[in-house]
Amino acid sequence: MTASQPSTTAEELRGAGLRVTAARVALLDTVRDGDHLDVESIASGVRDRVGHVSLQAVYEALYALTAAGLVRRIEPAGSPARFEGRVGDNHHHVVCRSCGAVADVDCAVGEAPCLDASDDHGFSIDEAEVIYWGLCPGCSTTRSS
Amino acid sequence: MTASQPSTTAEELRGAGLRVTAARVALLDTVRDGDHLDVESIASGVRDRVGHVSLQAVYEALYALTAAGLVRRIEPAGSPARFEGRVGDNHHHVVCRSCGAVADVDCAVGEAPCLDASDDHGFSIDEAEVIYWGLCPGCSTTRSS
DNA sequence: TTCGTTCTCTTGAATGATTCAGGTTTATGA
DNA sequence: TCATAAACCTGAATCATTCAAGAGAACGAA
Repeated sequence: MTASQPSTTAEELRGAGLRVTAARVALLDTVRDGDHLDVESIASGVRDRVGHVSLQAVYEALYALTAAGLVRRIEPAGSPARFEGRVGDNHHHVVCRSCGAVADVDCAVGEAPCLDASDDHGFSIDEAEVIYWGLCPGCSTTRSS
Repeated sequence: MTASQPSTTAEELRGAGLRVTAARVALLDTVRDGDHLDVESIASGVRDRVGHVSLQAVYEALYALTAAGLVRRIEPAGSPARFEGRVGDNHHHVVCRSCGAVADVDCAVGEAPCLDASDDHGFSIDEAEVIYWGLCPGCSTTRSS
């Protein structure tokens, strides 16, 4: 085979200074295949792929991958943390007030911080996080019927 | 005394359909005097004014006052809930990544939802919550020195 | 003024997500 | 092949928040 593959999941981990373990490869794949999964769902996705993994290992791996910029953590008010594989494009989220469903929303402005604060109070701002709150299609029909 | 005062804290509570108790008057005053206080700080502020109040009473009162629109709850990722008395103007917040300090930022756009999602995925959106993340003046000098 | 209803407050316990502790295994570079 | 630090394990602790159920108090009606 060729000596250097373009960029497998394993190589991305190594490139980020992390060791390549079956669990972490499976975790990164799980997060990328999933849709804003919470920690429990990620753990069960990893277990489907590689067998037993402790919940703590999942927490530690998510911490490491988040720090490395390979996954992104979002935490809407009232929800446990969720993770997504889409990183680096500064997109935003819509969250359903009723069922907690999350969907991606492209940032219309561009790179972070995509908005300027009218008065930054001396803070050095690096990101503007936008969460659109509302009702998802399912919950809004349930509610009005 | 005059039979009708303009709008005391007590009357605001009554007007919102809530009973007027010393604890709730003190709580609303505490939140308004304070600056994005957490529940513990609110409880201790209330106790300074009226003596003993249980933490659960504070939680219940905050829930009721939030539902009535007299206070607003904010919950930046990684922080316990905080409450503020400034309501109805759809302003936003800057949060320090290092120490968690919160400051208000006026909304440059206007009423909620102040932003339109580029693709709302069928959600009916009523609010765009913006959190500017960065470092407060104190933390950014500490970090660079 | 008294009374009853319902809201508010109480103490005490439970929950759930996350983190800490300490020791063992394993990936990786020398 | 080995050493080392990263990754992983089990088990316990922490923190904010919520649940439960009974006691007390506000307030409108009689």
